[in-house]
Amino acid sequence: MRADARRNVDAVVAAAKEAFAHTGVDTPAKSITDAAGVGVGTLYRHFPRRSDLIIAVLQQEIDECVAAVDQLLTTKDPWTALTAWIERYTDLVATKQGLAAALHSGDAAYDGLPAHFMAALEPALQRLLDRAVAARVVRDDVTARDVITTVALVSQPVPGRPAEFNARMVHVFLEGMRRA
Amino acid sequence: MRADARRNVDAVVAAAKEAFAHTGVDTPAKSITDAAGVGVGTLYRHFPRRSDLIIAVLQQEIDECVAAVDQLLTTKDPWTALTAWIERYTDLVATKQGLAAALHSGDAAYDGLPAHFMAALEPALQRLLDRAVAARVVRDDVTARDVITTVALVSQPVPGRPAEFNARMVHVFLEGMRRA
DNA sequence: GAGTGAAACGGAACATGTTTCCGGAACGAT
DNA sequence: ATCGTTCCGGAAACATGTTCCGTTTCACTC
Repeated sequence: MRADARRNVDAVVAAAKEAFAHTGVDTPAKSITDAAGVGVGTLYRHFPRRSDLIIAVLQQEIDECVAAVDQLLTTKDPWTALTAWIERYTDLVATKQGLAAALHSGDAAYDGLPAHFMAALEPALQRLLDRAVAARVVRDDVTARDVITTVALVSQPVPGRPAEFNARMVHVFLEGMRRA
Repeated sequence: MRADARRNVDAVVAAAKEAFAHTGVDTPAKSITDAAGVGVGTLYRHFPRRSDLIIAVLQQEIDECVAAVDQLLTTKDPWTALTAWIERYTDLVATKQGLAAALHSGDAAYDGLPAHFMAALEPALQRLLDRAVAARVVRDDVTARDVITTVALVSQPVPGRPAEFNARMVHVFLEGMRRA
């Protein structure tokens, strides 16, 4: 890869990370490229779909989230580990404005985003969930996939309500998974 | 109101109802006005924001949903009444493609839509919820507003997953509200 | 260090959809 | 029938996303 291309990709990802945190994942392409000091063509060549850009921006955070599972498996009981991880996952999804919505939008621009998230996160959660089910603290008719999808839905920011609201509702949902 | 205006409003609402069911609540304005046989200006004059049109289309269904409460209060036990009503509410939100998303989008085009839903539905659910809390079958730290918002979030259609998925997850959430 | 082909760039052009605007037609009270 | 008002239609202005292509820049070779 040519050096100028590398430079531009890095600049775009950096600008996008900034923009996503500030204006959300559907920030207009133009403002990202302006901030990065490149033309729009450059953005679209490297990231044909918006999901490609989102993935590039989030890859590191996703990896960290997956890695956290090992730590939790060895230090916490099944229920605590499960809830702690989901809280972390909630943070990942909820703090990027619009990410939760993008995950379920069906818009072609976000093609591959749900699949990518699922591929990375489902096996991670599966380990925690299997252990909790085996310990009989969680019902067995809810899959890792169900949880990832639903928590992403519930974590969607609601205008006029604080993030604390979403956290509380995620907890209610988790209570619903609990076994008496 | 002039007769031609009345006629046009009715034609637009009818066309919109059709379009919403078929293509979702974000159907392009042009296709609605074409179906109604009017110009786009006419649509925007009567319904400056898309939410105004959605409200006009759904008003009757909302009313019916609210009215259902009386019936449920007298014929079912607190828990069954609550879950039955929420199921009905779920249908309302889930069957209009994009409505759930619109409710939380924050997009100016949908301004007033969440507030309108809340104003109509919150008191209705409140009655069912109060009774369930009084009967000690439901936890007391979740408000009617919490439930309306969260169920709308969970009812959002997810590409690649059947509507049954959303129904199941709504039930898990309801279990989380239940009191041991 | 000049030459050269490939790779990458920028931004204008195009596509799609929303929203505004206004000249003129249609209404209905007089 | 007249006339002031209301309403209409659709063109134009806008906003964004996406593609395309003439030009520039790179890095390898001689």
